[in-house]
Amino acid sequence: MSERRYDPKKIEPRWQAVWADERTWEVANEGLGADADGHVLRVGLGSAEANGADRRDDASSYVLEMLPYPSGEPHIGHLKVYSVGDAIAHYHRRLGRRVLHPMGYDSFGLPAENHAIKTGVHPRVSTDASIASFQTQFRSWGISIDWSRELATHEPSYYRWTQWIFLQLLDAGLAYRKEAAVKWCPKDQTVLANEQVTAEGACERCGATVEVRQLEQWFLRITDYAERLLNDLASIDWPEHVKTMQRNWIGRSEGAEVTFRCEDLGIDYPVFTTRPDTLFGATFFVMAPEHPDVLRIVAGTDREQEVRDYVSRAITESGEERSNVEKPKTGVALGRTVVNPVNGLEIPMYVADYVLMEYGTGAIMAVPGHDARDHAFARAYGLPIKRVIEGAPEDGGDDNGLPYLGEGPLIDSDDRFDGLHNREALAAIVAWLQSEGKGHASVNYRLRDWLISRQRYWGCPIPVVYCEQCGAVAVPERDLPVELPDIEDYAPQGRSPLAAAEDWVNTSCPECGGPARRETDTMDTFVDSSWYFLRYCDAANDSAAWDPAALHEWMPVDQYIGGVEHAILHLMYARFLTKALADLGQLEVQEPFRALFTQGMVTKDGAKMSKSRGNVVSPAAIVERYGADTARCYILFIGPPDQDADWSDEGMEGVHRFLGRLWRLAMEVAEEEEEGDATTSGPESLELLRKAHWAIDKVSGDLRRFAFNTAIAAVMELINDCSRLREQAGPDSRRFALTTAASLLFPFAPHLGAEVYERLTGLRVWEQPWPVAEEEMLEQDTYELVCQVNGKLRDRVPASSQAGPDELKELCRAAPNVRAHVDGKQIVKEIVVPGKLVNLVVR
RNA sequence: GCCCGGGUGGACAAACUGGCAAAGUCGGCGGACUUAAAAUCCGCAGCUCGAACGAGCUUACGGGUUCGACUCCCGUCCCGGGCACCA
Repeated sequence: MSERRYDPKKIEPRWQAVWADERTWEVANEGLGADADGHVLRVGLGSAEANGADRRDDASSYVLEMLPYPSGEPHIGHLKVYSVGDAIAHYHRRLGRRVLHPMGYDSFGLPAENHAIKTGVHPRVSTDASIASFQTQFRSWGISIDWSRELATHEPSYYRWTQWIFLQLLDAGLAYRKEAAVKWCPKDQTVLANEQVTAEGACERCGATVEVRQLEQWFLRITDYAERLLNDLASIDWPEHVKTMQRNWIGRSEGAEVTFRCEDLGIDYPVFTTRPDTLFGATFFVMAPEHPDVLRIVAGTDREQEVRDYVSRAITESGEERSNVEKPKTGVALGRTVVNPVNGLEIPMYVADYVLMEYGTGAIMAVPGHDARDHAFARAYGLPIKRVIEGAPEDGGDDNGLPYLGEGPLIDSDDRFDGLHNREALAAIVAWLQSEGKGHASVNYRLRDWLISRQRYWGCPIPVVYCEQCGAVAVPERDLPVELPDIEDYAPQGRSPLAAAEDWVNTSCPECGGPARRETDTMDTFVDSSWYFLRYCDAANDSAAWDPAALHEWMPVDQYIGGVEHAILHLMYARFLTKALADLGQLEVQEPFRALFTQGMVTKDGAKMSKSRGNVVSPAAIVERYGADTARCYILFIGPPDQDADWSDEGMEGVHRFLGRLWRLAMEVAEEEEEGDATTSGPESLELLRKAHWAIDKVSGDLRRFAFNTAIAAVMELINDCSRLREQAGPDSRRFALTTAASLLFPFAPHLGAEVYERLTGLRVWEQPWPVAEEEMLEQDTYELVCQVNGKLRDRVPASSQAGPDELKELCRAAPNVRAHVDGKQIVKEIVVPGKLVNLVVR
């Protein structure tokens, strides 16, 4: 009788032990099409097409959730992403595919280091402890992971190959060093990527106001790939809004590069403009405060002090102030001029903080007649404003209706171009510039190169040494990994913590053998996580990052799943690295993730869960109390998984009750003697069988579109019918219905699904093919015909599925409540939707 | 300001392709079982009027297209996320 009670504590460990002992979810590489020597496969540089020509058919599938950052214990967001991914993995397996579903940890990073600074505990110790907790919980959730491929990015066996990849990029000219104005967090004493600075100019992590510093840094040339990163979005099955975000981030704009010459200094200054058609309206020239030439231009002149003051003020100004559009335009004249190449006019040079060093060339031609910012600046400094395109005055413009941002014919420009529509003039002017050698058509991107240097301890060491004789020298491959040394003090005191490890830093030059010092910066952890999906394919390989045959077998990832917060950075970096490695002949695909699903956040009481709010729901506590199947089903049932969802304890209890109902009904059937089909032919038996087939059809469709919430609801309906028809339906039909329910629920509640399925059939559900609904069981002989008059529902009558349009019209006209609304009126139109409704239009 | 989402009963939601608005779940109410409670099972339920048959209203708001709109188009408001002087 105790069997009648649903007890996840008994069921779940049993199956977890089976899956662990039998290594159920491990898949071996088959080494299809392996290049026997393990040599690199050369592939062309083709872009979008290349992905179509990749491996295999539907025989295998690579299902991957974004790897977790191991900090403390897993949270509800982890429960959600792995519940989604596991459901997909199980579904693919039961469609007959070999599924790769691995797990790893993005284990380098700031929180562990900050923890170390505070407590002195080595980051490795706290990270390993956290990983152990993730492992335990993932097993207790019953996630179907191939543990043989487990990896952690902080292990030398992994980061050795991160370093190897860096060397490949360095060799190919895709990694380079440059001094650049970088964002500096005075509290963390470290450089921040632009993306780590909030809109208010504060450090994303600690909130301190960000400053600017000049440092020599390593960059990766992601901008070389801007065009392909943009174009290849067309070849992947990603949510449209994620693609849009990526497109906007890349920020392609077409225009021209035009050279303005400073005769005094004999220097040419190129500018990028999207509006070469307005060149004749350029009345001044502005440089960004960070522009390296600004101070040179004024050196030794009477402008020098004023410019110096302005530049240092602008550079140290917080991002918040500087990025405020409402702020009045400020700037300082440089006391020199440049020549406008189209009309020979000498126009004054300024420095102003509204011009950005990171975009274009760090200098602009200013056209106050046709650009709002230039207009505001010209008004503030009394500079001439010239109209060169005719058009109606703009709202909010000055007395002359300027700035005018619309289109129209050119005026006051040049005989050759006046009168041309500005779009034609644009092309004509660019062509002329080109022929004169003063400019050319050009494309500019908002995307910037990827700064990967971090003055941090807990990261992957950059495998480079600096030799007095030879300069920066790559560490030879045979000397990898460059292992992270242990140190005493993790706090970055204006230099990398690694600089303190003197024994480690001092080394010899691999080229000349002379004294050399190691690079003490570590890599951005986004580098670690930009290739882990490749490593999974051949995780145990210790003679190479991977065997190309392994990548051939599994890449690209068929379904990638993760939070939308990674829509830009992580996904862009991973795409970039994939393309770069493909160009280097290391892999065959151009895109790492064929399909992407982004899941929404889980909130509690409408707010993001956080310790400070005290609204954190712990997965471990939930699993302990209700079992993993309840937790997993509830997180999927709560709503569409791509949307944010609010956690409710009561809602979860409802799901738990549902699983208990399924359990009890199944145990009842299991205890019955198996009998013949004497009682299965009754109408209720047939009804239940039909419902089961309906559920198969519904759940299958819902799984294909990630609608786990409605899939689970469909199984609930099936169980409700099992319960309702418990007395009337025959044992065979009930057995079929409950077996089906267990089978359909297995991807969401694997333990319960396996247990019930086994008790009812003696078989292992994951070895059974996904059920297929029988067509004839989905078809109904009759249905309720909806009868509308003027689009309003007036009646419902039973109709035969075979009935033709005329018959249906007749049925509708004859329906009692229809007649009440039609009598005395004229039917002007009859709309028939067979299988659904008839609409009579009356007057 | 720009870009991307979203707004449906008391709550979470469903309606996938323009065809019965509200499946399923929570909460609520009523009943069965019980000495009682819990658990479990059965039933009711958008709002208004009505004893009932039914009628009217209802998917943020205002228009439009259509025989028919939660769904498509135009405009407005509100909420969430991202970006922000990008030349």
